[in-house]
Amino acid sequence: MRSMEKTYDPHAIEQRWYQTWEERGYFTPSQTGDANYCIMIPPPNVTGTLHMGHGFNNTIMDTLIRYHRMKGEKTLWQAGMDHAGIATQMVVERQLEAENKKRHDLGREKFIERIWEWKAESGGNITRQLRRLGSSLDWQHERFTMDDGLSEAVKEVFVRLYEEGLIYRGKRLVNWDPQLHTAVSDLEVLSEEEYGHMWHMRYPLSNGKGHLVVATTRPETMLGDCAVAVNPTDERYKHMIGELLELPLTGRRIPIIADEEHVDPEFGTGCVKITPAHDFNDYAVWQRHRDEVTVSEQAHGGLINIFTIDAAVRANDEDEGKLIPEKYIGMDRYDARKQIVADLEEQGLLEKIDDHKLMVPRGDRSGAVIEPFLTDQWYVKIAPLAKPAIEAVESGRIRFVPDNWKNTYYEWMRNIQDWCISRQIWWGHRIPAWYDDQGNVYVGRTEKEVRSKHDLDDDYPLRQDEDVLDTWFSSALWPFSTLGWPEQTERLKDFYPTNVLVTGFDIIFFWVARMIMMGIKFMDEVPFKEVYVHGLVRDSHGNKMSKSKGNVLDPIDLIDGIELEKLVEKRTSGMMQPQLAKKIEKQTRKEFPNGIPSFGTDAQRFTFAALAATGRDIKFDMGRIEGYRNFCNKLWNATRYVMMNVEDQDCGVGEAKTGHSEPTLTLERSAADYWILSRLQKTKQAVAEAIESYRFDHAAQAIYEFTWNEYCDWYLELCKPVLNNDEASEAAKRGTRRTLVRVLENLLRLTHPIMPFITEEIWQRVAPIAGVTDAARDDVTIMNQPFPIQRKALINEAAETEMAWVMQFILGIRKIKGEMNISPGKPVPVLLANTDDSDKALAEKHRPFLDFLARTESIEVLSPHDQGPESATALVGEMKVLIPLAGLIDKEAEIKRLQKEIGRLQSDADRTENKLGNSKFVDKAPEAVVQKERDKLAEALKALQSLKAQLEKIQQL
RNA sequence: AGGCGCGUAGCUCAGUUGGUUAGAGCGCUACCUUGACAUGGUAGAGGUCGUUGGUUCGACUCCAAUCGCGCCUACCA
Repeated sequence: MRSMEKTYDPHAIEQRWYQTWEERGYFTPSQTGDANYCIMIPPPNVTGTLHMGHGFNNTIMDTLIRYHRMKGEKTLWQAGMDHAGIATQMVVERQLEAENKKRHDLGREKFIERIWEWKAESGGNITRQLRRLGSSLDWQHERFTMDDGLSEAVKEVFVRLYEEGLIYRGKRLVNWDPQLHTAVSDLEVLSEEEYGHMWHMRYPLSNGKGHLVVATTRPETMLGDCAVAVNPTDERYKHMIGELLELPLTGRRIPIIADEEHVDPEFGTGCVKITPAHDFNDYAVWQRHRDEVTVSEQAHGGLINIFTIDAAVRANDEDEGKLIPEKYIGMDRYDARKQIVADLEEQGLLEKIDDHKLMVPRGDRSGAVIEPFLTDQWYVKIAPLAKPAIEAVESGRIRFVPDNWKNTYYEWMRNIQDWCISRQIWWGHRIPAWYDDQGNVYVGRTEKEVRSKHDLDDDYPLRQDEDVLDTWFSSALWPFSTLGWPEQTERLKDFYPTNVLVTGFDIIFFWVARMIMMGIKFMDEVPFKEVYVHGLVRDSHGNKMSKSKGNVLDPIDLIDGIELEKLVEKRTSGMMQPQLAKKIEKQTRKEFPNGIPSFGTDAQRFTFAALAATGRDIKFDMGRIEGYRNFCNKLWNATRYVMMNVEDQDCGVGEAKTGHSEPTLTLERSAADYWILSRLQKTKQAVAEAIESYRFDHAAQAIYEFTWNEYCDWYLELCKPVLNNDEASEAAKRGTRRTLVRVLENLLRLTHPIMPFITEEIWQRVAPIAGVTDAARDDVTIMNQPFPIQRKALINEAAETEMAWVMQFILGIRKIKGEMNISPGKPVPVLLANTDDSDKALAEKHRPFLDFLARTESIEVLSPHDQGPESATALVGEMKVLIPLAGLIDKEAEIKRLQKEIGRLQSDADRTENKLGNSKFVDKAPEAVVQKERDKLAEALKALQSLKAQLEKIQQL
């Protein structure tokens, strides 16, 4: 066994242990558990890199997984990655761009090959990083949303939904990304407020009697107008309904129609131009009015598309004549806007231009302004799927943690629109639909199946749909597809439904809701019983971390540390807006003048756990991670101390080989031993309860406080007078050694789910000595040891009370020394007044503790009426602990100290007295509360009396 | 516009059925290089719990209003 360095060095141990665990197959579910536990990893993007959100998310999952594995459950954390269609395709397209190529230059097949190459190259990146976090994922069964099995699942689901009429194809207005040339779903559109203008345009009446003014934020779409709508109750316009307008610049005539639903008379001019092919609201208006002759007799029944897939003004088809004015053809939508505005102006048809704030829809990947666009797409009819998914949450079969997220879920699910699932990109699951030359559609798992099912000859021409499915379509199947579905595998039986989904709220709609719908549909059972929704990781100021803000932290950099220059380089390279680089560099140099030190994985994990209060974003504070690195060091050094005292010593644990739980030799336990064992039992319970209820912050806090404030600050110190005392019995030493090492061993198992590495490293040294493993075996791991269970028999209130007395005694003396500027190491004589039998006994019994921890030189019990010489005073219960002033204590300082203490007690006593003097309180409050107040008052008065007497005495000197 | 959440010490945060002097870490002050640990130890300063009302014997906690901040959803052309 290597000796322990004075300072804990995570590097030396983390990667070594992870490798060992993985090699030995510890991450694969064992077959022994009687209960099962499973979490599905939210599959990271295959070309992605780890960010703080992953760090947080995976720390939580790994903590849960390790906890349940230690509880002996058959535990699976399913590993895998997502092909992330659009995102991945964009990355590779950008690479091609650097070679001055487009994907069409390569062709579909070559391009996809290229993506697979890139996946092979970069795909391991994030899994390597996940390993660095200590994630105990079952890598042996890692899945990828584009692997063969999952592709089968996707086809199966598509075909079944189609056959049930829940997938259909239709021409409708969709969110079109003119940069990516694909449709996207509503969720992939982000609207943000931007500054723009409102153009007021005059549309002349055909009867020559003036004009109507329409206000619009998109004047260029007027080329596609099919009507102007007014509110039928609007006195200004109601008499004009049915009349015609001259649509400027086009030579077309359009009607004035009445639409109460859409037109708000109060807004703008009260007249709305209707462009059904380029606006969702207008499309709805058109649907209501399409049968009116004035609308239906327009070109394309009024549904006039004016753009190309690039959102430039399109050319006319042969049979359209001059539907689109020649002048604007080929212009980008924004160029067309300028030209049209200028032309209207010239014709005196532009009334005014106002500044206007509007919501601009942009594609979440490309950032391009989304154009509502008329295309053929595939849809999932969602309402029938949403209904049971809503019920699953209402009935409690799925529980959100924190609970209030269910409201968000309901709100969305109850207003859900059909899901556009086709994408005009190449990277993804190809839609399993084939067309013949007549335009008939055949859906099936394979072309072969389609031919045989529809009795089509082998040479009958069929071509497969060019589109692929929305990435989230395959993600929605993740909880069962990864387990082997549609095959009925053992894994599927064992682990579906899974126990909990751990995720950020940002993908509740994208992913969580869709998994619930698909899970219920195809497995007849919810995909998970609980959804733990955690917050976002933000920077220390509460800002979202983003490349453009230059405030991104990489979890790996916090683990390994990074030099300033490298950090600056990392934050400023490859920027979308290079002009920000200077500012980011400056801010980075200011915040991290010395770069980032290495904190290690465990410290980072503990930080995430400690900050994981439910339903709250976490501001990542460097102070915290530093503090928890120190905590690791504390634990490490506590172990060093324990090892020094127990290695090659008799710890009274010789029963390991027989499995006998009682020591074979006599041993004595001190009050301190009983005390720490009792505290340990309570801590075990607190930690287990905290993890079960997803309060990782409470779990971390309980561990931290026990380790530092109880085990290290008190217990290790209390051991010293026993272990270093030649007069102490061997049985007493044996008892203390046993307690020392066994409490540590328990503590390590308790901490392992949050801090896997340091606990394993230390445990390997400690466990054989604690007698829980055989030192000769090197194939044991803390990972598979039982999670500590509270042993009620070891809860010892008497010992806790006794040790509270000891601690109060010691603290009292330290306080006097501290405030009197007496060196803490200076031995002082102590006198005890107002003692009872218990005090005397305790003072005698614990003399070694008191001498060692309070540095008392002598302790003398005064006779009942002897108040002793002039002294500084501390109270332990009613007993007075006196340190004689002679030569040590400054009289004035002691007077001040006493006055302060008296003041504090007095105000407390006054408050309590008032309370008790209030008859309403005494009458109405529960007896127990009143009694508590009475006791409190009595105690305070006694203490006051005691201190006042003391003060008087000193003042008389 | 609707929904959700947050305002507690200089900073980051706990405070789960209303009931001790409202806690922790970091930071700060003073002292201590004592043989596990200076990534340490001891002692200490620091908060009228956003504001205002109400319920109650009693409110950080419950209710109402209000101010400030954040997020989500839907939007007025």
